[in-house]
Amino acid sequence: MDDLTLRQQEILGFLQIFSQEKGFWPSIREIRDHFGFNSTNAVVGHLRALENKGYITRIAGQARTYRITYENSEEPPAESLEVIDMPVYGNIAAGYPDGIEQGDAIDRIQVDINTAGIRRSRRSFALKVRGESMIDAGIFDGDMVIIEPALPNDGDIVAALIDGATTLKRFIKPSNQPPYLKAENANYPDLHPVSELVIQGIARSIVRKL
Amino acid sequence: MDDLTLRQQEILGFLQIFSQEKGFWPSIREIRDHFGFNSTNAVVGHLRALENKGYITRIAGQARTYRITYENSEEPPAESLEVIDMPVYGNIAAGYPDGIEQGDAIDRIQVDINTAGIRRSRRSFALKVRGESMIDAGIFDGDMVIIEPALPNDGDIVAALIDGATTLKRFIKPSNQPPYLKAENANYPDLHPVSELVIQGIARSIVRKL
DNA sequence: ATAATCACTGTTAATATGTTCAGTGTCAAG
DNA sequence: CTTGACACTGAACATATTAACAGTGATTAT
Repeated sequence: MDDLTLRQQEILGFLQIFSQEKGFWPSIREIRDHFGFNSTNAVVGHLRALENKGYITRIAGQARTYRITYENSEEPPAESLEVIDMPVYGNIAAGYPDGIEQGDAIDRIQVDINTAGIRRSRRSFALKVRGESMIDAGIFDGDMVIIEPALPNDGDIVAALIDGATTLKRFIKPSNQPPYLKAENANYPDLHPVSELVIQGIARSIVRKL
Repeated sequence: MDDLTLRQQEILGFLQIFSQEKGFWPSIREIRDHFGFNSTNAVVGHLRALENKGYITRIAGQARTYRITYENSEEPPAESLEVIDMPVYGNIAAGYPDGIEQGDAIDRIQVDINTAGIRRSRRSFALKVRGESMIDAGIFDGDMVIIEPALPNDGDIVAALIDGATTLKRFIKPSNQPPYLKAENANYPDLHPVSELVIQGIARSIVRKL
């Protein structure tokens, strides 16, 4: 199969996207307008090229009657990065993540361990962020944070259990002083542990749906 | 939803079958011929009825531009989390994503389509963000953005090709004016397309490693 | 230097296609 | 019996759409 020029690739891509988006094929004028051409003939030339090279089929003279011959293919099977499945919790009522029942999950997420930034075999989980306390760290309400149970170091963002609810805060461990939690939002005070600081895990990555 | 008469069901069925079979919609005359009518107006009446009852949508005056609103068929089998594999590009040197060589990918990412916010079977890809131009939208340098090729709407964050490099910007389409790109950072100016605006896709989600 | 390819502009022609207007016949409900 | 919904015929019209012809520049290969 002949290679396509840049422009031809763009036209083909537009055909595919438009068709998937709208459910029907674009007219030549619509293609022209999308690319900002002044002449329909610019489009005609490209369509003819695509047809000659075997990427599309058309019915001569008829409107919006395309068929894409060469789907630029499914992706190669890929060397499966290791994908793991984690539950997503809205809020962890109490206790250590170990004690959570599966039923408490509000969703599930599957990512490869590389992009999630976690190791396998460490019961990681995801947490749906509530509130704005980490807004200055770029973590917003509704974001999903992937948490790996681990011992925190100074500066890590952690999921911590405070008053029976889980929140996300930055873990600060000054030398020779007890650690405390810091919200990344000027309006929120630091949290010095009154009794006990239960860290459920370290935030390794965040996922936000736009 | 109003019930359909027998004839209307037949017409609707033919629309679906024809479209599935051929990949495009039939013209009114083709529908007429299939049912053996002698007048195109017989078809027009039924189409109007189908539209009034909310089963289809059409674009007035335009050829073969249907959309079936109410699928009287079966739903897609339910959402078993489907994991797909996407390439990650550092920078798309030029051209449409179609034209990118596999080798240009700097990494791969695997997520389920639900958390990625994309549909399957649409050559989606991920882009490593460079620069601070979207910082006010909570997208930072080094973040990974999952892009789905699609036609942008006003306000979408898009991957756009500018001067041979891909950047992330917000797509603004004022009514009756040409669209432009807006950076979400007070220090960056709006980008009004000098010549041509190539949108490579819409940002559906972001992934950040902490 | 010449030719060939690519990406277009601008105009015009031909026809594919949707739409409207004015009717006919059937059937069931009030 | 009249009314209205339904399913159509037949003809005419407007325009959406494809397609052809004649060029212009820029770039690249020969």
